[in-house]
This record gives sequence, C-alpha cells and structure tokens, in this order.
Amino acid sequence: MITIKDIADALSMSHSTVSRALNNHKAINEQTRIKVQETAARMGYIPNSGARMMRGLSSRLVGLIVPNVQNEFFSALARVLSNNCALYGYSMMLGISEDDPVREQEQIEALVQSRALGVMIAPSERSTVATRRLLKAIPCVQLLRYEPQLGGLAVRVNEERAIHTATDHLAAQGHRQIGYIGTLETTSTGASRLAGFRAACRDHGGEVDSALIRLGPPSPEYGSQAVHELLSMRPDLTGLVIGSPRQMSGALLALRERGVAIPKQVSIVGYGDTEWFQVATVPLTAMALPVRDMSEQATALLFSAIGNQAGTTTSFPHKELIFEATLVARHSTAMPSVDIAVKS
Amino acid sequence: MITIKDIADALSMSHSTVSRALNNHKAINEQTRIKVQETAARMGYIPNSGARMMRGLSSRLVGLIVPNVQNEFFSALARVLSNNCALYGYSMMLGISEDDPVREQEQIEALVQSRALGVMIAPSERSTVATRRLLKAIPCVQLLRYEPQLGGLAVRVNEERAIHTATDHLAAQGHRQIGYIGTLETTSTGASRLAGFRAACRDHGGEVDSALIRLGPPSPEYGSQAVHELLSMRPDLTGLVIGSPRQMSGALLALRERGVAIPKQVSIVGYGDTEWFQVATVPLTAMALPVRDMSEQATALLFSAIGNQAGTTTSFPHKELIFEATLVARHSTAMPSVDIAVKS
DNA sequence: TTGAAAGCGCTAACAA
DNA sequence: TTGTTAGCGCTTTCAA
Repeated sequence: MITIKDIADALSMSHSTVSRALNNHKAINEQTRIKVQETAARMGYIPNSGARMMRGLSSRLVGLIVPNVQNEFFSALARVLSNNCALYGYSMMLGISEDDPVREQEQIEALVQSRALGVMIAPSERSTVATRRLLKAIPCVQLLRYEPQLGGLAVRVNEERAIHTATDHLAAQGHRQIGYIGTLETTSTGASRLAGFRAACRDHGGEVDSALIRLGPPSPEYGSQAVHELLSMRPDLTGLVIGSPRQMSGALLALRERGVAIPKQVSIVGYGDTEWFQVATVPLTAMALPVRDMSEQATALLFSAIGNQAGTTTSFPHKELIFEATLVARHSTAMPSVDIAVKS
Repeated sequence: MITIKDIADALSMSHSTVSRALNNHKAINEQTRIKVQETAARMGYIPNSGARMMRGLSSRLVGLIVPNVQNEFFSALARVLSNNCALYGYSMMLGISEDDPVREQEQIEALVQSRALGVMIAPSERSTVATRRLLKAIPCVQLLRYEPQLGGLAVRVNEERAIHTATDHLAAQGHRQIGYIGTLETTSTGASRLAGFRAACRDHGGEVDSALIRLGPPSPEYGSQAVHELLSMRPDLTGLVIGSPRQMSGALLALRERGVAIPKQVSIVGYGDTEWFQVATVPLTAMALPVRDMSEQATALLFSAIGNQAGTTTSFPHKELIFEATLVARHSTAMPSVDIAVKS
C-alpha cells in the first residue's frame, strides 16, 4: 500500500504538501495540486481511513443491526439506509444478529471500535448489559422493535392496535373461534401483537382460549407446524390471525396439506403486507405497514442525531415515532360457512 | 472516549503495560493484568480499531456488494456471509449498488480505504475502470453475476442451461409459442438467460421471434407491464418463461388482471425458487438455484483467499465454480389446451 | 516484569 | 506557498 510519504518521495516534496494537495487545501499551488493528484492516481494511492480517523476526522460510518434480512421490512430498511448513506458519503456496517444477544453485542462492539457515528437497530430479544452500555456512547435509533432499556430514539408500529384491528375484522364477519399464530413474547413486537389479539378476543368473545394461540420463531416451518397443531386441537376454528409475515407461507402450505379451503373453511389475516400476498393461493387480507415511510423517518432521525451530537457530549433526548398499520382487505377473509357458524 | 493512556494515568503506570495487559501478553504480571482489565472495563474503555490497524493489525473487515437485498438470493448470501463473519470475528460492510456502477465504485473505494480484507460482489451492469483497478488490490469473489474484467474468483449458475431447461420443459409439453420475460442483457445473468432461451427456441421451433421477448428491470412492475405487452401482441402465446424472480409477482398479477388461467391458458416457469412460489395463485414450476450451497462455497472461497493472501503479494489465481439449477415441477405448467394447440 | 521510545499514516499548527 | 514538527491511539522493540 502506498502512502503520502511515497508520493512525497517520488515528487521530492514534503508529505504535508501532498496531504494538502490531495485534500484540496486552499493554500496550495495549482500546479503542485495537479501534479500530486496525478501522481497519486498513477501510483494507485488509497487513503488509509484509519489514519485519517486518528487525526480527528469522522469515520463516516453507520451501523445497521437487524435480526435477519430475509424479512421484507428489514431488507427495505437496509435499502433506504444504504441509499441515504450513499447520498452523504457514509459507509454502512451490517450486523445480522439472528436474534442472538451475544452476537448483537459483538457487532455493536465492532461498530463502536470502528468509531461508527450512529446505529440503527432492531434489537434482539434480550439485550446484554454490555450492549446497553455500548449504546450509551453513540446515537441510536430503534426500529420496529423497542427495548426501553436501550433508550434513545424509536420508530415503531402500534403493533397491538394492528393485531386488534386484524382480529376485529374477523370478528366483524362473524368469526368466533379465532386462532393466533405469531412470534414469542420475548420480543416487544411479539408481546404487543399477542396483547392486541387478547384484547380483541376479550372485546368480542369473552375469555381468551390459550389453545387457540401458538407462538414460535418467525419461520415458514413454524407457521406450518402451528397450523397443524391448531387445527388438530381445534377443528372448530374458522379464523386465523398470523402475526408474522415469515410464518405465512408455511401456514398456507399446511392449510393446503390439510385440504382446508380459504376463506370458505378458514379465514386468514396476515401481518405485514408482503409483495407476494396479493398473488398467494388466495389474495391475502393483511395489515399493511408503512415500511418505506418508517425507514425514511428512522434514517432521517438517525442522521439528525448524528449531526446534533457532533458538538455536544450530552446524551440523546428520548423521542418516539409510532405508526399505524392499515387493513388491506382481499379475499382470504369471509363470513364463516353456516354449518360451522351454527356451532358457536 | 477514553484511551489506554487514561487507564495508565489512573493506575499510574506506563501505557505500554496497559496495552500488554489488555492484549493478554505473556510477559505480564497476573495481578497487573487483572487490575488493568478491571479498570478498563470500569472506565468503559473501547479500543480504537483505526489505531490498531495502523500498527499493522488486520482490519477484520470484509465487504459485500450487491445490487439489492430484496432478492432472495442476495439476502440469503448476506446471511451466510454474516454468519461466517461472526464465526471468525469479522465485520461486514454492506454496499447496495442499486446496479449503479458509480455507487458500486464508491462503495469499493470505501472498503479499500478501510483496508477491508476481501470483497464478495455481485457486480453491477458495467464496472468502472476505477472499480477494476481497486479490485486488483484485494481478494474478491464474484457471486452469481460475472464480469470477466474484474477477474478473481467466481461462483455462479449455469444460467444459460437453466433457462434452456425451463424452455425445454414447456416445449416438451407441446408449447410452441413461448414467451420470455427477463432482465436486460447488460448483466451477465440477463444475457446468459436470454441466450438459453434463444438456444432452446432454435432447438425446438426454428427461428426466435423477438416479439415474444421482453427485457426490463427486475421489478414486479416491469413483470406486469411485460405480460400485458406480450399478451396484447401475441394472444396465441401459451407458455411463458420468467427469468427473474422479482418479475414474477407482477407477472402473476397481470395474468390475473387479464383473466388468464394458469396453466389452462398459459403455462409458466419461473427462475429461482423463491419461498412463496409454492403458495402462489398456482404452485409455480421453477428452476431452483442452490442458493445456500453457492453462498457457503463462495464464502469459503473468500475466506481462504483472505487467508492465503496474508503472506504473499501476488495476485490471485482465477477459479470458477459453476452450479446447475434444477427444475421443480409444480402446477403452473401443463399441456396447452386443444383449441390453442391446434393453431400451431 | 515494566518503562521509554519509536513509529504506523495522516492532518494541522506553526514557521519560514 | 511550502516545509518542519507534533501528535492522534496504539503495538512493539529495546533497555532496564
């Protein structure tokens, strides 16, 4: 790797002149500037950002930490953040935590060691103490999931209301035996969604039957398993709320395996309006999240926090942005068929 | 930010002792080591990776550059690479090029400036000269797409054969008017896939009718547009090969808008077996790519190139791994209906 | 086992 | 307009 010193030697001048020339400093001879820049290009000089940083310059680095990137929400977020980084000349370090608090912590450590200017994070199920300590040192925006102990800024969905609305939609069509499949209560989103389901059940049916609830990882496999379990135990079920987009494809598969007609025998509402929902077996009714908008706002928030923090050393004010999901009615929901409805 | 010097002062010792203690150097008193490490933890010391790097230590950083991350292939790749990074204590910088050669170049520049140890890249449509120069300096694995000018290692799919097989599948069922929707020939993948389609057409029907071909960006929107155009111009079409997974959902939507029954009126074969293909309107026949396997191998290749390169300064041997796609037959393909078949 | 000192590549204050 | 010099935070000789 060639350095400014190599260029200086080649041109027999001082390395500080080279530095000035390369940084387009004002007090530099135009001739020199051009000569240096040409030589640098010819010799294949590439600045060492580590050395630059040590001289107090910014790392121009931000971090993104998400549990996975297969999820439409997170991949859209990565895209938006990346676009903004490109705009401002930042780089982005991506950490995929796989919902493992330790891995998450390691990734944040690496970020802070690289002196990243800020982090966007969808926190994993539990944060370690180290994670919490590290995040004090750097502007941080929590997206989608929210872990109060991390503090900082947050952009999220009113998950509880979203699932409440989804459940209401089924209840309004006459469903009484409604099942819920979703993620574990260990994440803030899992817990809120379940709470929304419970609240809606209380509003409509009375007590909540926990035999109608299945919680597990956000994978197609679990979606399938949960449907099988649910339908075996409760064949009288006529409506199903699926609280995780990743569980949906497995659920649909299982429904088909069991020969269950949608919406004739079972109505379905999804969460998160993934691209393929409208071309699924039956076009799926779902709660649509303002994915793009949330990502944009979160990114704006992050960059403004980075900007503000430039001068001050104080910690960051708490601020929260909460978005509402909207019901997109398609054809996976309908009134329960009479023979079944009669039972309830 | 506190430094080893702050710790040294607090403990009134030399900062080199602190450094030794923190790095578990052999020649250090156990007492001192513990004391230093405790103090460091208490004071919230975080090493400066920039400074470390300047002392010749590795950056433990790899880069991933992809056109987007909404695509199942690339998101799976990101996951595999991230997992391996976590395993070896590396960090990953993610660049999303949006298929813009300039943005791609900027991201690679940032990578080399940060002294990343290697890059995994799915190159954009055209590489800039700067990109090509930069990538000489650092081990690089091209994945999926292949740009010969970049050289280095490559892991990819026999795209031509894959689309050939897809087309053969339709032809074998009796289809003669087969359309192709795919991405532009400006990427290596777009060109190879189209070549595969053309070759298959020649094998079966004779000349290739370019009115049966529609090329555009890998977006659902374009998929939809292309179907509308194709069916308006060629209502006699009975089979359709869709050469980009992202175009599929739009295509299905358009087909439904036009009231075209799959496979009764039009048979469809997709490329890349995305998760939802089996729960689509009709379970989709598609060419499945060994996504996981390719990502793993590419990652292994990258890390081994990084390892080898440690000593040497020589450039990297060229090596290519080519994978085959396999046909997954589902229910979106069937014999053309008689009234139409009769025409051909 | 520790400290003093050099130096990685760079920028910037100070002189000339 | 340029050169000299210091120093960012760190690791690593070399001495003690």
